[in-house]
Amino acid sequence: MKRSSENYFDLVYEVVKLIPTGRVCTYGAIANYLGLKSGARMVGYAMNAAHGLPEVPAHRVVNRQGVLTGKHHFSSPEMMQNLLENEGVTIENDQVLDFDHLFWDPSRALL
DNA sequence: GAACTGACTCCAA
DNA sequence: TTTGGAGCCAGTT
Repeated sequence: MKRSSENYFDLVYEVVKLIPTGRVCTYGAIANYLGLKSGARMVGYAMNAAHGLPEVPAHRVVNRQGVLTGKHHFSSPEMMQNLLENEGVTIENDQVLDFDHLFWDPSRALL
């Protein structure tokens, strides 16, 4: 973990930290922006290792379907939903409503 | 020191 | 149309 200057995890953290409040992003979008070969896999692993990083809003990262797959990894399963709703994102049945409208693409935002 | 697990997505049948 | 399998890196045991 010492030479983490070039690992993909840090890159994922940087992108996730850039997600604006009230917006959500997908694993695939981040992977695509970073040009990861493994695709979304790497992003999911990065999120798993993101524990302890307050600047990494993992609750804003959802799967391709807009479902809160990683909610169970938070302090509480409902904590992720609560955080999103607190930012103005409506969640129903563990799924983001208007996901297409709230979707934030790094490639498009940084364009 | 080595092996297994883990928060996904895409392609093919 | 739906279902199944493959690919990758880092952290933990």
